[in-house]
Amino acid sequence: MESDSGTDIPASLATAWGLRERPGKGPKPGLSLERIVTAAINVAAADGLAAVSMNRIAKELGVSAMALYRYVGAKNELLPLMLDLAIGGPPPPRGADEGWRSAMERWCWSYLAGLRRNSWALRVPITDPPNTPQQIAWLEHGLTSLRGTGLTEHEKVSVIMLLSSYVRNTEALFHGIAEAVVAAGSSAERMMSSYSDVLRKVIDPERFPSVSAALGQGVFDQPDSVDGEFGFGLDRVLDGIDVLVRSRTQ
Amino acid sequence: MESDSGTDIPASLATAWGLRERPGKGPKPGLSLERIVTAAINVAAADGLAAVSMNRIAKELGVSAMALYRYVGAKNELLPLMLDLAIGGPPPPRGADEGWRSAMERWCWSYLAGLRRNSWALRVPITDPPNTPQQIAWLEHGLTSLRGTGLTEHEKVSVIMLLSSYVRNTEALFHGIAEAVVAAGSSAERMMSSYSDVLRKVIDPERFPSVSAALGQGVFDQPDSVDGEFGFGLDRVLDGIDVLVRSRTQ
DNA sequence: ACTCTTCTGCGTAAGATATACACAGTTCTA
DNA sequence: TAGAACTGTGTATATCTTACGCAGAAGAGT
Repeated sequence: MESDSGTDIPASLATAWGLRERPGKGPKPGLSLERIVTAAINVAAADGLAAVSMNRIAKELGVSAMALYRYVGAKNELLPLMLDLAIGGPPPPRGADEGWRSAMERWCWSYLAGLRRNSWALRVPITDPPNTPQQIAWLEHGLTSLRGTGLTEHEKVSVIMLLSSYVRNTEALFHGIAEAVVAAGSSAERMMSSYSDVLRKVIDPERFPSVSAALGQGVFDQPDSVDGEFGFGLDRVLDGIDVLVRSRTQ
Repeated sequence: MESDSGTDIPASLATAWGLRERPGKGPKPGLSLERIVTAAINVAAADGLAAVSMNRIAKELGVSAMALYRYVGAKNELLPLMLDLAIGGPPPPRGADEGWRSAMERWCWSYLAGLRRNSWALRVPITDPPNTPQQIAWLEHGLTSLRGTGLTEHEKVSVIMLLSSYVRNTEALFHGIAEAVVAAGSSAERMMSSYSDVLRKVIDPERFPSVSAALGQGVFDQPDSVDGEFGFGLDRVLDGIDVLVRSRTQ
């Protein structure tokens, strides 16, 4: 049973939203959910997401592992909160007359910057739709930016999901390649990324002529400008949205 | 040290590509990588991705856990191979005169169908760019479908990545919501999904007016037609690609 | 045929993991 | 002042991946 009526909210999520006030009955809490999440983020930043264990977090905080369970129902509840705190909120809105496209473009680049600052975040599996305070803030920012587009609320949400998935997936791909290059020991010296090496070794031009051709053009080698690639794809997506918006505002 | 010269390929990946012939020296292998991966897929399909452990797979095959390590370097190597085998290859190509848009649309729907048949696949974290035989086959199919578009190879790859990330993320989101509804016990009876219930409980209309408005319109309740939503977003993305293609072919 | 090499599968065991449960100490409330 | 509620901790369990070494199987070379 939960305290509130109706649907159960995970305890730590309720805490993140500022509900679930802790009545000052027992001894003063030496910890807080935020300190725990911060410690978890530090571990992830230092040694990767795989190093984030309850024991490790507890060690970081100088407490026992079980102490954490007074604040977190399970380890899985921790991961979304880590994302929430590390990525932070959306950029401040510019004037209300900023066009939707410019606003959403800034939205995407800010999100990208947040992911780059916390590359472990790319490894957090997304299991739930946006839940946490900052995620909702991003959603709010997006919906507001799309105010003048004439899209339905449904469509606005779809557009935001589309963009955020583009940002996340694209960065995940770039990061994966970059990591493979580093892991291969070649610190940007060798032209061939280890990835395209593998492809070259493995791919039969008879069976995969198109991939082979692309490979021959060096497509899978280290991209010249990651930002350029990102912006290019982003423009495509925004173009597609623009087609819809124009059909609604005309 | 590896057998081949140059870059190291993970052992099981090499096996998946048919390299790494096992010289018939020792006793005949009672297992094969494919049987192991199949068993792992069965476990995932039956009890979810979290139930996939080396012990469990071994039990399924009637061998000891350590036997698996003769075929797989580590458990992590198993996950991409599971994806590869379960999702399978792209749909057969239609005539060479099929337009790129129709071809890529089929591509996306086929990929979606593959993900729906294996919803555990949505939980497999993607760490590497496409590696495995079937993934390359999907890439090949996409590149071939985009043959007549006048895009550069670079751009074609970007387009394919964009579409595949759209499909995967969108389905992941839908699946997450659907699962939350099931977990809440309401088997499609209750109109409100447990997700929008949570939002309603948690969101302050002052701080998040746009989200609140969308919420009021029932945007976050169970979507009427998941396929409709999916197709709608897909059309937007394809529209954006179309803008680029037109600018190149004109 | 005999030995050597190489490979298979297995048993054991080490180290880490999440977390249930009971307990002692602390602080507010009645 | 008694009781309730909450805190952090220690212990214990079940489960996980995987390193290591061993016995036996099968081909290679003599």
